[in-house]
Amino acid sequence: MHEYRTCNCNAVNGNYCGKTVKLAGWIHRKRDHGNLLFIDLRDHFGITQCVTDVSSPIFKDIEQLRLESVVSFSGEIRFRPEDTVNPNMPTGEVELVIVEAKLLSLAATLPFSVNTESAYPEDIRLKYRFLDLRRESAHRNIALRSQVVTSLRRRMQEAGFLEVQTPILTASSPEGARDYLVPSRIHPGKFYALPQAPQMFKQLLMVAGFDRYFQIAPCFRDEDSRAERSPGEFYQLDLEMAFVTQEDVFATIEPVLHGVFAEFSSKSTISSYPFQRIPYDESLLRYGTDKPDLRNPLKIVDLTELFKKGSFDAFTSIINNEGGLVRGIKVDHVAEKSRSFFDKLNEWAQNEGMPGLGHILFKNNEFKGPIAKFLSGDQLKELSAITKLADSGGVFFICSKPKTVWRLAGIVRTKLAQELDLIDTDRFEFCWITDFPMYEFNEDTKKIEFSHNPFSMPQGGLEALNSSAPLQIKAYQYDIVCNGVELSSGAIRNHLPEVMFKAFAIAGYSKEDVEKNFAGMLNAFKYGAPPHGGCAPGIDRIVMLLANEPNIREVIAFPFNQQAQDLMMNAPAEIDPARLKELHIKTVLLSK
RNA sequence: GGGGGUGUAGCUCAGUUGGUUAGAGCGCCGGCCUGUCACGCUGGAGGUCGCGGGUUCGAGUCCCGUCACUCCCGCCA
Repeated sequence: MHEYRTCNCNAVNGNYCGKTVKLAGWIHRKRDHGNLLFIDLRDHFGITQCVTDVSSPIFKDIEQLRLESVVSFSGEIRFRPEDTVNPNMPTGEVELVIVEAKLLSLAATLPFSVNTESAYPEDIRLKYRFLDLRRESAHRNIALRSQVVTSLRRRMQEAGFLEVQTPILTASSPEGARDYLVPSRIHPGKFYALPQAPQMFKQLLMVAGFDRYFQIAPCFRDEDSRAERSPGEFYQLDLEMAFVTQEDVFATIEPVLHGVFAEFSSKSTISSYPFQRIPYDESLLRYGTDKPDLRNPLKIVDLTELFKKGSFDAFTSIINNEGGLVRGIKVDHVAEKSRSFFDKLNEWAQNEGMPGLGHILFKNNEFKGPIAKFLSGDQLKELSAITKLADSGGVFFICSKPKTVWRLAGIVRTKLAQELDLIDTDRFEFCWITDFPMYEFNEDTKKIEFSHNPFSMPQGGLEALNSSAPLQIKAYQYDIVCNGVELSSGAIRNHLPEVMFKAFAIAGYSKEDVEKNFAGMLNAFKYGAPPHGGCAPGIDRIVMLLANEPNIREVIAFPFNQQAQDLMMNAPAEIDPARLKELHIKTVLLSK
């Protein structure tokens, strides 16, 4: 007989009846009837009910064991009495009659219960993450993550990608997020940086002729967290391909993502590929964001021309004096709603910094609402035509400056869908956002800056850089979005040194700056670089969507808290001065 | 860096216009219970109401400050 166990806690069934088995695991739950004791024994695989009674010499010992103690039970498997079968558990037909029990590890009183799914404060859960991970949902999420990674890896290999590990200790990059720095012992005063992404290395692999590269890559960024953004470190399915256009990248990655979502999702609909392509400008107009949730059926339309002619001063004055724009959102069946529904929305809009949320309702062939009387019959007819307004529908209006109108329209679109319960949560809706602008104007510094990745190929190449207004230039830069969550950005890269110098020059970098900061890559491009591009879908976000978790930390085994601390390992921590000395470092804290 | 929310027993939470000794469920310690499966019944221990200050005859409750957690904005090429 094996030392600890002969089978797992999910495995026992009718076939085992009459046989002696040994199970090992944690005491998940006890039901003590005084002279009869049930113990649910749990391991990674499942739960088996074990039973003993007062006639057993070890009954008293077992009765004393605290929840979550680790034991090994051996005994005979038998059918439960017919009327006590538990149909809700896979092993519910049988039970183990404990003959021999071995205590492997005693558990102290728990800081929170492991056998329930109630919500506990995150700091306590993270401090005792090893306990938290014993709970069914957390345990299941980590197992799911492993399966997703395995599946992604297999799909990438089948698509001809080669997995390559790139350095973790590398050079700091001047663009982008803040780096995590690591002091060098051998080179006093110098620092390594942890990679924000293996961006340069994967491009160098293309120059090295590896055609298709991927990596389940750890990325490190010293930025503040969000519900969908883990502080510190996260993982990407980093990939890059040689001799490809944007459409080639899309066509390669779509089956991988669709495949993995189809494999692990319980949702009934996953948008089939090719996924919708939505240009960035159109996404801002129609959805009010560059990461639209396409489960939301509402769309935003431009109504500026319509209101320009009207007599509704609240809008026309903003249009004429501030270059304002008007956006409308048509909603079906909203005319039936009560007065308080619209009042509540209006109040919400004011809290969001809008003057209010104007609307026109169309019911029994009549236009109603506070704004309707300011529009002529022709204008109302035009409004109906533009928005395809049907009976008992309505249109909500947003009027603001160009800089803010799209964002406000976006949050109104989301709010309306939430209030009216229009979002079908039983779907995964993918889309590509394409044609991101190459540059944007920074209002604070009054300078032109790269809006996303400075290594993207500008559409139109050198000619566009030389002849077009910078803010008009688009890049071969794209995002993939699922249910309003940005899964990945990506780009066709700029592999031509002269185009790169020009692109950086527009953003205010001299040739010397570029040569100094990106020497490795520039140098490589001088010796024959293939056109190449790729993307890097976030693993954590994919698993988060598949696990239906609203918070990314639920799918990471040992996440930081929001302040980028590991409460279990007590990181970050102060370092012994002797070790700092080795690193030639003395800390002098500057006041915040 | 900024804004919102939360903070009462180990855990989840209730606590009325400011008014006697701050409660419940789970957990913990004990008693009873041989077919439960969130077992049941019963007794007990357990509190600096995040911390500091203020108003008041009196503060868990009101005011100011501060800390922690969380969500959002900035940031995230």
